[in-house]
Amino acid sequence: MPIKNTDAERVRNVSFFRNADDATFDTAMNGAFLQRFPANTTLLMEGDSVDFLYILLEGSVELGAGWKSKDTTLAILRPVSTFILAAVVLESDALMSAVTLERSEILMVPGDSLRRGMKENAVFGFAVSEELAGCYRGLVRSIKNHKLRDSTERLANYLLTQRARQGGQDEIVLPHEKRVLAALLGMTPENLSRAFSKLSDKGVSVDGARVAFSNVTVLERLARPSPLIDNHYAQDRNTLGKAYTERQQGVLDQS
Amino acid sequence: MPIKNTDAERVRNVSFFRNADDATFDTAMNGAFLQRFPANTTLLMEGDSVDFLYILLEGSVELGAGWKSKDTTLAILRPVSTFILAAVVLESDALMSAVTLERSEILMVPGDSLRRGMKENAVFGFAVSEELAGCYRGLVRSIKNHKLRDSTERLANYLLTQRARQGGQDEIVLPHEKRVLAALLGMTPENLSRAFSKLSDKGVSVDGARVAFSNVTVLERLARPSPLIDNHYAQDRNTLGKAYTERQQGVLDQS
DNA sequence: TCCGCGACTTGACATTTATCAAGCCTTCGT
DNA sequence: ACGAAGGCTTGATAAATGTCAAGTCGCGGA
Repeated sequence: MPIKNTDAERVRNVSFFRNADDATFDTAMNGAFLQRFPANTTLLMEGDSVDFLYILLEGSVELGAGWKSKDTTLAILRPVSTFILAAVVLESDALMSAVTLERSEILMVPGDSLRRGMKENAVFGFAVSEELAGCYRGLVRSIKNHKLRDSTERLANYLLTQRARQGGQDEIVLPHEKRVLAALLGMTPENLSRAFSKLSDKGVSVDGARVAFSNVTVLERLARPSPLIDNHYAQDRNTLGKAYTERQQGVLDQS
Repeated sequence: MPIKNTDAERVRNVSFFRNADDATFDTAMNGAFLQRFPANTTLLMEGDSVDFLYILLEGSVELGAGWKSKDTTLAILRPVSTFILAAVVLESDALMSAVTLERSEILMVPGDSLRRGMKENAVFGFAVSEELAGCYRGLVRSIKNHKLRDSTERLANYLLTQRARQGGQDEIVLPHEKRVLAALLGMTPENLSRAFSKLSDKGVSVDGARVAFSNVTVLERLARPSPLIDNHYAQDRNTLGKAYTERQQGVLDQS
């Protein structure tokens, strides 16, 4: 399906395309097309060769990986996010699999075109580097989150981050099923349940997808959020996706 | 200290400088200087603003991070590796601290110069993007290693990787103290000792820094090394550092 | 409406990992 | 040579996390 004007507009406002001139935009987007996928569709498996840059415009996508019958979720992306950019730049294979969590709308940009745009226009290339650097830093944060915090601390920080993104009120709505959240936080669903009950001490009460806070101060004392790990103020995107926001919203958090 | 010709030669052969033309090289290296540091010197602490790109020419450097009285090692770098490139591209703060493990020789390139070089020469900028993409993929591998494997499996794979790098013989020498190795593998020194004894079943015997293998097949059956996680064939650099090698030695492992 | 499936929770238990303490051994400096 | 310090190992114990099983709840389809 060809790209409609409204889509082109949306993409232009995004990521490294924002400041590109028209000629570079046309070069980098040459052959790009928009595609819709139903929920639970595998877009890419680990090891697949990567021919397109993916730009998620609607819906959500889980990036994951497996080994020896184990699986883990590395990130959950929300619009607008790019993914597998690194593999595209290196003309390499995917290290992660990508699966839609809901019906999603994805712009697929031929890797050749993107690389040509980068090589022809240094300013555009620099913008892609910024995106890559932001993604890198998102991963560094993710590793720190996992190696330095136990599961309850990760949950507490996740909740505080969500609270900030949802406007700082005393009640939030979890954006994912709890089993998906558990996978994202690197634990089992059973463990997530227990982590939630540990947090009832800290004024956290759960009712389905609704989570209420009665004492944020004491929760923060446990969570100890840090600008060197967490990305408050970022939109509803996690880890890898955050990276992009990190740059875009640099006013608040120049990461 | 100004850059001597021999150093310039060494740097030119490295990383994204390899294919740069002279003018771009001069621009990107403008104001660069070489510095020697003794062992255990803190080059950078988390949160510090980053003014220079670091290029390790001699010695070794540990990248780490801390939170709430805990500390973790994210990578150990060996020559020739760049570090904190992402922070330089984004003109941002360091997310990791950097400490020399031994007496080290480091080339410090002003961030301004590097960024100018990238913005003036698209081909050079693309090479930096490739470096960044490689670093990103190194981190993805690292996360997968930690989330999908237990500590014994991580050790087993580490040993097999070292064996491959050291020529595939039946005996290797550990390149770091065991306590450093434990930190790198994300466990306590006590746990590392126990992991080694678990591997004696699999034909692994340890004598100080020397490790001998009597049955690689059975060790591989436990370790199950994967090109989607491990980077065999890479030089003696871990995670983040590997990323660079990944591209440079792309013939064997185009990752 | 009723049924059944799937998400979620809870408890009992197993496994993995960390912590604390003690002791051995090597290294290095006096 | 001696002694102190640090790296390494081992055992005992505790904490964190995963696994298995059962049971509740709510929602959607027949």
